[in-house]
Amino acid sequence: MPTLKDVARHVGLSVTQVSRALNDHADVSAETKTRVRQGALEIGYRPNLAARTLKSGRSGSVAMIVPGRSETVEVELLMESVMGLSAEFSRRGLRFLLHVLGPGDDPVAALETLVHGGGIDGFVLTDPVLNDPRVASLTASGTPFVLHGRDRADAAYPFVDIDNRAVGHALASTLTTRGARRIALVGGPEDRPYTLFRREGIDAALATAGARLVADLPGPMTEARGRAAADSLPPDGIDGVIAGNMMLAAGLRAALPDIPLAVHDDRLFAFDPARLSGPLMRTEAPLDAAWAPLCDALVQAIDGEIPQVILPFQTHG
Amino acid sequence: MPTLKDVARHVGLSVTQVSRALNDHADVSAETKTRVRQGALEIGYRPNLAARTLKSGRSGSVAMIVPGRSETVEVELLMESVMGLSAEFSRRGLRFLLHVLGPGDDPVAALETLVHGGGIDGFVLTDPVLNDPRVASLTASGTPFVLHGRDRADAAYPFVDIDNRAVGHALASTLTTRGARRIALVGGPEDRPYTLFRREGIDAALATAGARLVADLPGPMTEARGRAAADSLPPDGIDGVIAGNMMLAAGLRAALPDIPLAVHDDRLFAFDPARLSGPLMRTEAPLDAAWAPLCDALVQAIDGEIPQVILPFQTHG
DNA sequence: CACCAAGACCGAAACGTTTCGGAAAGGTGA
DNA sequence: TCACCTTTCCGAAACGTTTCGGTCTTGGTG
Repeated sequence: MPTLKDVARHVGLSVTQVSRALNDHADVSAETKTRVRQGALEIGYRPNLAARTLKSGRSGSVAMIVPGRSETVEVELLMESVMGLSAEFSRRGLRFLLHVLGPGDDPVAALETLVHGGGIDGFVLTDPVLNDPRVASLTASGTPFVLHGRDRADAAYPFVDIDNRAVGHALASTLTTRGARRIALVGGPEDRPYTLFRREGIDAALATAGARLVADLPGPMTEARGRAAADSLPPDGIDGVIAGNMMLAAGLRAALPDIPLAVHDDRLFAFDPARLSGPLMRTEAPLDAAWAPLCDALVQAIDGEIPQVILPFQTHG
Repeated sequence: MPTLKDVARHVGLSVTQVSRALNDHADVSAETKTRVRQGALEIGYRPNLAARTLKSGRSGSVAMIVPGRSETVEVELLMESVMGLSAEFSRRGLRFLLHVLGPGDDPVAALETLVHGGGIDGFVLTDPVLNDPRVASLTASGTPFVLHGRDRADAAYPFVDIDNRAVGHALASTLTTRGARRIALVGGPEDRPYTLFRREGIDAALATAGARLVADLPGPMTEARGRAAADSLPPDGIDGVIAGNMMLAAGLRAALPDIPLAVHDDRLFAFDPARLSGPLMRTEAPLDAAWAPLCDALVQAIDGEIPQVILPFQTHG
């Protein structure tokens, strides 16, 4: 494997000049640059990533840490993001490192090992909890990262997210403008910030309209739970239901054929909204629209910026 | 980010001894070793991978290239392997690089770019086709790799696989020993070596027993296709069916409630065999038993060996 | 003609680790 | 006493790159 030294000998220059030529520095004559590049090509020079990383601190690799299989993890979402992100990073010539945690592993410890080990320029964080410890750790160590979502309302770090407060507001408003006053919410997991933010938007919209939230049932977003939730709703006088995603909505609709349904659609599952009968309003923000912005944001974060991207959502019905 | 030098200063030793202590070399007293390890822990030392790589020539990273989402890809399987392998490599302190191909990308080109760029010690290859071009490329460049499966009968490279010929033989034999003579095969994708190998085993077993294969329907292994295949079987006198996996078997059983079924179970889907009524025999080889052996095999391959692992399967019923 | 800036180049140090070739201290046998 | 181990330690070099600070030309300027 030829090194800079070999190239230098081959073109009759110093290692310094060869390095500077290949990196397109200013104080190398144009003629020398082409000569060096030509020579490097001739002997098949490939820069040694480890040496470059050791010296410069930049490796061209980014990483993501994901939990292993477990009850509480939505594997579909995980895989969708891994595939989407990896593809986008590959397209940009960056290397994508995937670290899957074992059953008892601490995400923060894994993060710190990877950070100090070097060779990783930045991290993609997904699925935050409130005041996420990973955010704290990376912020403390000054490591670039981008978060898919937000772990608090006043985030000061790079993130890509939708406006979940606005989503909640929109969902609640579509129900109240159609006359609903006693509304049930069957939302997502309790400890997720987006559940909280949507709830805030819902509360605001309901207060404005003089409507009431008569039930709030957070939990996992499966069709089965949608059906179960429908059964445990107070039987009297609910005139609108807000669902966290389409799977929940499908379950709810099966049990409550005629009730007005407002639902957020992340398009995670290939689920045709037309399959749902009855009155339906939905906000739509495809999750897979986030991968490219996330990559761009991470690149910017590595360059020292603090990109904060709010992706749009659409309303239907 | 403390370095070896910091640890050395902290415990009052030389960098050399600290390095040797942490790497468990012989000429360090046991007492010193514990003292050093303690000190390293105290100041939060983490080895710098880039430096280690530069010195040793080993990066501690392995890579896997997977196709992106498409019709022909079994996402469940892909996801299962990515998660399983990544977790196993993480456990061994190796870094797992995932490269997801874009729609039109050539796997071999991606492979060669990664190999040429350096910084990757070895590759995991999965889902081979016959005479897989990736195998040819890596063999030609002398890059270590391990294949999950085999791309030909006389493989001379590192692999982890089951004996699919024996699987086919076992499946066919269980049917013939129960008197079946006119047997249909609803197998896996036509271009997959394991489909071919199983077919060979089936043919051998049937020849010995004087039985006949009256239908051979290769194709994707879904429940829907199982049902469809049942309809297109010759209507007269089939007394046994061999299915490529449990999903196919489920589809077949729905259409043919009483026929003896022999099926290979890779446990890819959490599918309880008890759910299938009627006469059922199966060979069982859980796919997720392969991840750890694959990792071990790749490590050995990187060390210059040629591990060839045949994982066992069980027969039930 | 002295001076200086600009252009092109180079030596050497540094990044953090591993490892080679010793060296000091203490024990052993003669 | 001496030579000769063993045990435990250490200095320094090396891996391949980037970059700081310099040197040597050249040509223009007053």
